[in-house]
Amino acid sequence: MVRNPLSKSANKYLRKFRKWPHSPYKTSWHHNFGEQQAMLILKQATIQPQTQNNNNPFLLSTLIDSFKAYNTDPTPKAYFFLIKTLTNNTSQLHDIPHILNHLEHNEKFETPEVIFLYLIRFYGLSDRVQDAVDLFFRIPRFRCTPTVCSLNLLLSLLCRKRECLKMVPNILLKSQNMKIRLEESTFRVLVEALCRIKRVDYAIKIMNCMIEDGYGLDDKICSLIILSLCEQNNLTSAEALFVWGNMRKLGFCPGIMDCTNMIRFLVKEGKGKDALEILNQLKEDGIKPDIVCYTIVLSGIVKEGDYVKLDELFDEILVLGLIPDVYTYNVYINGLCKQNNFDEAMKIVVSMEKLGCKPNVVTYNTLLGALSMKEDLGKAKRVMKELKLKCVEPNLHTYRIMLDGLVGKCEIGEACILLEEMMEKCFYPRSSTFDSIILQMCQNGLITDSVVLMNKIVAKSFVPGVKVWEALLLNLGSKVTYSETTFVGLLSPK
DNA sequence: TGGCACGTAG
Repeated sequence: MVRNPLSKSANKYLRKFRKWPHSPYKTSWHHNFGEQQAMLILKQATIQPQTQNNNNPFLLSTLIDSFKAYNTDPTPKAYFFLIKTLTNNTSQLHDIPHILNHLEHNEKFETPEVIFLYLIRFYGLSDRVQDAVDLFFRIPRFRCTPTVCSLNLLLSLLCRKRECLKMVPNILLKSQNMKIRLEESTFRVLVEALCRIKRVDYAIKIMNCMIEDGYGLDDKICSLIILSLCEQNNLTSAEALFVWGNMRKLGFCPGIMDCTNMIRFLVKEGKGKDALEILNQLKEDGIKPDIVCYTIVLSGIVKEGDYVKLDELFDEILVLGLIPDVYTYNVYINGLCKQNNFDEAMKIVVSMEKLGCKPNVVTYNTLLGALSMKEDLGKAKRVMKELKLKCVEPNLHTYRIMLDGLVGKCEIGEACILLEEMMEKCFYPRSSTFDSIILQMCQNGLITDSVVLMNKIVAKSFVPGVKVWEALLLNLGSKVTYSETTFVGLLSPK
């Protein structure tokens, strides 16, 4: 339709139909210019020494006056700038209520919610939770309709502190009156808070409420509950599996991390077969488990001593094309060692190297531990040599395993050499091992050497056990071969 | 991406 240019509906703002021309002060360009100039004055005022004017804080007066000077109304942007400036200067914080009062009573515009989000966060993080709550309830008085963003922010701030949690139910109830519609994100905030304070039982109740109220099942909430559940110490594997099963019935599709968390928990609880079941569920859901998942399950199977399953599962890893890492090999080697199949374990070590997976100190500790149990000290010494040849750095466990092996076989001379090496690296033996060393030295008449050793270890702030003192005192009665001062020094360790 | 291995007394 072609509009008659002279009809009443013609656009009277077009220049040719306008009765009177716009005042040059009313153009958009001029308005923007005025606003920019007013903002410039305001910004300059923030870096000037300040004085009070008309009972208003200096910056508020500057804001009002500068916009007035340019015949423009103050903008939300200007107020936001002012509030940000005040929050960045602790000496001006007391001015914020004035600004808010002025904004509430003297302005007409709809205040953007972002200003309240900023201030609520500021109050919450400055331990002024009540101010944050009060401001949240006051938002409608600023001609602003609060959304779930403000509610979620306030809830998350309250949930940071255990003592503020009791305020949450009241806020939720009142937010209904403010016409704020709860969203999945709100429930997530609450579930996160409950999980953080280890009340997973309540978190599960919240999740159930969500579903009853017709909200969709939120995968993130489920994952969080599973993770928190698995971190609990007082939960049985049956209870965890019950929650897991219910979530799956409700339509939760666990991801690889959810399964890994669950598997880790079950293995820790000694439920290797249940862990394997979770792994199989993952496969049935069409997700290929990764090597970490398999490794944890393998370790559970080794714990249960199901070595047939161990071999099956290790083969499955290879069939699936997954590449075992040093963790996987270490678990498998541990399984072989537990079966006393030391030769096969060594073969795996050799093949690891060929496949470019370098055995590490844990690999060697596993072998050494197995040999130590078998009291095969000869082989243990060879493994220790190989470890050093391969430039693998022994750790505390390596030394303790080896030292226990030597002491167990009464090879006290070598034990002392190894102990010296340990002490140089600030590693110390188990108290019982040290007791045995001193006792054996005393039995072999090496009283002076044992005192020297005692001196060295005491100088390193290691406190020997009671048995050691007993042994020394008993031997001192008959064989005093060192000065009294040494003895006194020894009995009063630093 | 992360998450996985040895050991363990008090």
